[in-house]
Amino acid sequence: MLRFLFLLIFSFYAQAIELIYPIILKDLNTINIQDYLVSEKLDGIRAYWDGKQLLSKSGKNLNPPQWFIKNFPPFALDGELFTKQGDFENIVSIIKNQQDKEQWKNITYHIFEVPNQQGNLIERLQVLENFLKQNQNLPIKIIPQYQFIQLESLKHFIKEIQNSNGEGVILRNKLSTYETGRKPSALKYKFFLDSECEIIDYKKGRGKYANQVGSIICKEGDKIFKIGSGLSEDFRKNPPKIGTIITYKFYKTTTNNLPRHPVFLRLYRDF
DNA sequence: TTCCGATAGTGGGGTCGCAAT
DNA sequence: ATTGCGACCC
DNA sequence: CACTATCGGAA
Repeated sequence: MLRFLFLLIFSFYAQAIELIYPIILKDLNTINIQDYLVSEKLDGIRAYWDGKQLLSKSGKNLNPPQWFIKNFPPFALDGELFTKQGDFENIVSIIKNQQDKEQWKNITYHIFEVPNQQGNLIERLQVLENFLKQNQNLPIKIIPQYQFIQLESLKHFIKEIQNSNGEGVILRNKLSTYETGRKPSALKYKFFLDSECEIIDYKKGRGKYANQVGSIICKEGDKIFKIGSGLSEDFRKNPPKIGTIITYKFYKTTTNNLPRHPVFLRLYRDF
């Protein structure tokens, strides 16, 4: 009975999963690309199949409809719930909506890792490929992994993904096993753009930034949005005056045409 | 000595669900 | 019916 | 998600 209560409590307070988090790669020239396999980074929702449940990064049950996970493998999978490029907000809506689960028919579970298996990445993915041959018509796909010998070929591949409205690429260590490769085995390379906006106000910060700048309220044309990342401690204490033009970067635009993941870069200089 | 990796603590847009209005 | 907020996703 | 600021150990 005590054991039952113990399990009940711990199933209620879900814990974060031990996942491989890709490290941001800023410069392709700093690595040996022959050590890696490259794949498109799909902009969906990370999902970990533990053999019984589909869990989010923070360990929450994503509550897929029963038919979606029917005949899923008894072993673990790691991947992305995804529909198509540029559809992120709709994907979140589908997964979070607890009433209408029918839209899950548009979701595919794109796998980039098969945890707890022996061998290198290709060998681990092969385990799933063998399973899928015996169990067809599942909403599971293996994300293609490509090898590049020449940097120029990789850059061309990245350019194609960028042109097709992709989010970026992931580079995974070709040789490392699942256990030994947990540390720096995955790199991410994402696309972003620069632009300028006018500081029209500041929002106060919280915690250690109380009574300092929490974020910049910025205006660009008729768009107004906030920038709270990329600010130094000095900037937060001594911000420039209202009306200053700044340069910021962002990774995509939302359906409201606002910047996603906006980051302050520098004061604008009009040379 | 310098540099890398991990951690703590800030911040964004957008969605859902629920309480308050 | 609308608004605001926390807790998630990224 | 992106980032800044720290810190300790690796390089």
